[in-house]
Amino acid sequence: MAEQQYKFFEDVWEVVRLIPRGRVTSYGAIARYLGTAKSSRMVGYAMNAAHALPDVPAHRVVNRAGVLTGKQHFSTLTRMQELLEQEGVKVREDQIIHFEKHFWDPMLELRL
DNA sequence: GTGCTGACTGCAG
DNA sequence: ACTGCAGCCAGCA
Repeated sequence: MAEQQYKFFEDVWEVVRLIPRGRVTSYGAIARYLGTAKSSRMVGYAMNAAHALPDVPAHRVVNRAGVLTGKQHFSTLTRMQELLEQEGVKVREDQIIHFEKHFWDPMLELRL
C-alpha cells in the first residue's frame, strides 16, 4: 500500500514531535528507534520533507556529533541556532555545547 | 531505465 | 587520533 511506504516518514515526524523542549537527538538515534539504523540518511531526508509541516522541530535533530549539519535547509543560516538557544541549548561554531547533556534518545525515553 | 546526490553512520586503514 | 569509503534508500535529471 502506498500509505505504508510513507510510514517511515510519518514515524520520523512523530518521533521528532516527541522531542522535549531544550533537548536534541540525532538522525541515527531516530533511525535506530524505527528499526532502520543504516538508513539514517533517510531521516535527514524526511526532515527535508518535514520542513513543510508546522509541528516538527527539525532544529532539535542534529548529527551524532552535535553539529548543525542541516542549518542550510532553514530559512536563514542562523535560524536553527536561534531556535536552539531559545530553548536553552547553547551553540558554538555550529556545534551544540554539552551535546551529551541535551541528548534525548527515543530508544531510552520511549522504548522502556 | 540508469545514475548521482544527500539534513548520516560505522568500520577500516 | 584523523581520513576515507561503503551501505542505506528516496527523489530528481
